[in-house]
Amino acid sequence: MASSPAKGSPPDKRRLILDAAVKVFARQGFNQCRVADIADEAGVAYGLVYHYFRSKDAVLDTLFLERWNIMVDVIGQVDRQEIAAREKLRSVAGFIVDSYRHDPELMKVIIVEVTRAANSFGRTHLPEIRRAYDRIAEIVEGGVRTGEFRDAVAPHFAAMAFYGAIEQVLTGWIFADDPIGDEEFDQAKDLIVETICGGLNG
Amino acid sequence: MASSPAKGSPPDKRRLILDAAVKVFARQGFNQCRVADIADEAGVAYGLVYHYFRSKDAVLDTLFLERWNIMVDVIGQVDRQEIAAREKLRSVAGFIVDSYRHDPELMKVIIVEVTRAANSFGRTHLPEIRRAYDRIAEIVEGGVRTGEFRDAVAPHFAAMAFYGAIEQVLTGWIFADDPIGDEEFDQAKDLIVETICGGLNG
Amino acid sequence: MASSPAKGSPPDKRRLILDAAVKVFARQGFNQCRVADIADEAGVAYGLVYHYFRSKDAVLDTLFLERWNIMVDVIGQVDRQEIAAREKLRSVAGFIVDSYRHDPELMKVIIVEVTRAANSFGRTHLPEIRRAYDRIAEIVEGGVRTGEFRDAVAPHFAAMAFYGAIEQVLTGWIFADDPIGDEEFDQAKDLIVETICGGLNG
Amino acid sequence: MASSPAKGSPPDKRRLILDAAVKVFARQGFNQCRVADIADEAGVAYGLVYHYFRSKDAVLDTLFLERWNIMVDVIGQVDRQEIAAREKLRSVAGFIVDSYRHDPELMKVIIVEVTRAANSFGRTHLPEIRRAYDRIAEIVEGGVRTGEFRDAVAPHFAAMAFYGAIEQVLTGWIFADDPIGDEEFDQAKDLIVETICGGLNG
DNA sequence: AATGAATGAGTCTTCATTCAT
DNA sequence: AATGAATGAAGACTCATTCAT
Repeated sequence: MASSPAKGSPPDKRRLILDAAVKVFARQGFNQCRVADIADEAGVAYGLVYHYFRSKDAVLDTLFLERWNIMVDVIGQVDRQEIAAREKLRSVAGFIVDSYRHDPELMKVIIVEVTRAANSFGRTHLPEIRRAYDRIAEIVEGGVRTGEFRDAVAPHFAAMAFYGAIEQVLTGWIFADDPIGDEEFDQAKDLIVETICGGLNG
Repeated sequence: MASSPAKGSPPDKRRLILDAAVKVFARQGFNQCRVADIADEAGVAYGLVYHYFRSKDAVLDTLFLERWNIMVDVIGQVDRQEIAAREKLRSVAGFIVDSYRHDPELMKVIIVEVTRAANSFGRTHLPEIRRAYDRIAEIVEGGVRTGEFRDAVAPHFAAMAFYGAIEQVLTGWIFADDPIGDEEFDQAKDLIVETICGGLNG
Repeated sequence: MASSPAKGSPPDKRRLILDAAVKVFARQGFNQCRVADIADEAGVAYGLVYHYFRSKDAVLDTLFLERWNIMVDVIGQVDRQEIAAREKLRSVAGFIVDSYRHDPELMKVIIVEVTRAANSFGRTHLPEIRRAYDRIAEIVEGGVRTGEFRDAVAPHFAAMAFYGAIEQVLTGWIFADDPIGDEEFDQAKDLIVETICGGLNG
Repeated sequence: MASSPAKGSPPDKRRLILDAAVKVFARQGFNQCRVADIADEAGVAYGLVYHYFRSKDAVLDTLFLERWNIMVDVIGQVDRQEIAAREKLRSVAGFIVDSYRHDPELMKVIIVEVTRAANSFGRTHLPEIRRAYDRIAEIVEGGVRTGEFRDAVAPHFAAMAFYGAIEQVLTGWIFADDPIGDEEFDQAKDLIVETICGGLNG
C-alpha cells in the first residue's frame, strides 16, 4: 500500500520508487526482480532509482528500516503503558497483524527478504532485528516480575515463541492464494495471544 | 554433516556434491553461491554437478526433499504412537531440534532458502511444506478429541504457533555467532513444548 | 594553478569551472572523473558546466587550446629573436619547463590526456600539436642554415628528439611522488639543451 | 601482429584473445573499446575473455608485461655485451624500433595506454617502467665510466632524453596516416643515436 | 563417469547529457 | 545565469548451462 502525498502536492519520486519497489519485491522477490522493474512500476526513468538510492540493496534497506524502526518504537511504547503484560502482547500482536493488513506487500518483503535472510539482509540488519526481540522479551520479563507470568519459561525464549508464532501466521498468509478476510486478521490476534499465554493445556 | 558411505566403498560423487552443496548454500546462501563453489567444495569437476543434477535448483530441491520427507514421515509415526498429545509434540520438537543439532547447515538451508522463500523454493515446495503443518495439526486435533487440549485454539492455528516457535528458535541459532551447546538444545525442546502447551500464564 | 580575476571583480564561473577541471582531470584522469566532480570542485551547480561548455570533451579542448596556442605563439616569437639557435631552444625548453612549474596540473593534463592520446584528443588536436613540432623544426632549420648546427640530423627529426626529451622529463615529474624543487627545474632546462645540442660524446 | 601457434596445433584461445585485444586497443583505444569488441575480433564468445582474464584491465596488463619484460631483459643483455656504450644505445634503439616495426599495434597500445597513462596503467606499472629507464641509465653510466661519454649530463637524465626521443619518434609514427617504410625505420635508429650521442652542435 | 573449456543472456551500475524551473 | 532532478544508453562483469573430449 503506497504512502500518499498530501493532496495537490507534487509527486515525490523517491516515495514513488520505494512504493514501487515494495510491489515488485513482493511480487517477484528481491533477487528475481530487476532494477528496471522497479523503475517501470514507478513510472520513472531507470537512472532515477540511482539518483535516490546508492544501490538496489539500499532500496530494500530503506524499506525495511522505515517500517522496522516504527515497530520497535511501538513495542517500546506499548511496554510503557500501564496495562497487563498479556494486554501488551495483545497490542504488539495486533500492531504486527495490522501492519500486514495495512501493507501486506511490505510485510512480505520484510519477512521473506530480511528477517530470515541469514546470508544477506538478515545478517546486515541483525542488530535492528534483535532489538525488536529484546523489547518483546522485556514485556515478558515485566509480566514475570509482576507475577502475571510464571517463570517456567525464560523471557527471551518466550519472546521468540511469541514472535515466531506471529511470523508463522503471517507466512501462512503470504503463501496463501486467497485474500485474507478481516475476521481472520482479528481472530489471529486473539489466537496468537491465547496460544502463547493460555497454552494448549489451558 | 555429510552422510558417509560404507567403509571401503567407492566415494559416491553424487553424495559428495550434495554434502558440499549444503556447506556452500549454508555459508553463502543459494543465490550468493556459484555452481563452481559447490564443485570446488566437493573436490569434483565443474561439469560433474550437471552430470548428476539437471540444474542448480535441482540440487537444492533434492537436499530439501530428502530431509523434509523424513520429517513428515517421523511426524506421522509419532502421531501413531499411543502417547499423550503433549508427548507427541515433545517428540516432534525433539526430532526437529536434533535434526538441527545433527546437521545445522542443512537445516539452515531448508529454513532460509525454502520454508520462507515465498517467491522461489517455498512456492515450489508448498505442498510438502503444508503436509508437515497438517500432520502437526492432526496431533493437536487428536489432543483436543481426547480432551487433553482445550478447543480454544484451532488445531491448524496451534500447529502454526508450534512450528513457528520452533523455527524461530532455530533461526536464532542460525544467526548466532557462537556454537550452541547440548544443554541448550535439550532445554529448547522442553521450553518449546512448555510454552505452547503450558502457556505463559501457567 | 587557477587564474585569478581582477580584485573585486565578480567570480567568473566559467573560469572557476576550467580551473576546477584542471585539478580534477589531473587528479583522476579525464576518463576516470565525472562531470559532477568538476562541478563539486568548482563549487557550482552540476548544470552550470553545461551552460558554459557543450560537453565534457569541450572542457578539455578549451583547456588544451588555451595553453597550447600560447606555447605555439611563444615558439614563433622566440624564433624571430636575433639569437643563436641553441639559445632559442634554451628559451623554448625554459618556457615549457616554466609552464610545468607554474601549473603542473594543466601540463599533466595536456601531456597525459592530449599529446599522447592517439585515439581521442591527440587525434582531434593533431594539427595544433604538429604546428608546435614544426615551429621547433624551423628553429633547428635556422641553426643548420647558419651553420650553427650540423646537417647530420634532419630538422624535423631533431625537433622530435628535443620535444620528446622535454616531455619525457615532464612525464618523470608527473609520475614523481615528491614535489620538484626549483633547482631541478632550472637544471632540467640546461640539461635538455646540453644533451640535445652537445650530445653525450661531447 | 599475432603470435602463431605451431602448425597443426589447436588454436590457443587465450592467445587469440590477447592478439585480438592488441588490434582493438590499438584501433579504438582501451577506453573506447568494449570487451565485446575483443571477443568479436577474436571470434570467441564474450564470456571466454573472462574465463582467461579477471578483467578488461588484466588483458592490457598481460599484454604490457609480456612485451615490456622482454624489453627490459634485452636492455640488460645489451649492457652485458663488450661493445661501446654508443653501440649499446644503438642496439636498444634498434630493438625498440624493431619492436614497433614487428608489431606496431602492440607498441602503440603500450605507449598510448600505459607508459604515459599517469592515472591508470602507467601508475600501476610504474616499477616496471622505471626498471627500463634505470637499465638505460646504467648503459650511460658505463659509458661515462669508460670515458666514452662526458659527464656533463647525468646518466639518469640522459636515459630520459634517449628514451623520450625514441618514444616521440614512435608517437609520430603512431599518429601518422601513412605506413612507415623500412628505410625510415632504419634511418630512425641511426638518427636517434646520432642526435643523442653526437648532438646537434657536432 | 568425469573434465573444464566455451557460451551468451542477464543485470547492476555509471554517467554524460537534457530539461524544467 | 543558475540549479539539480530526470533521462536512458552503454558496458563491465557474472554465472548457469552446454558441450566436446
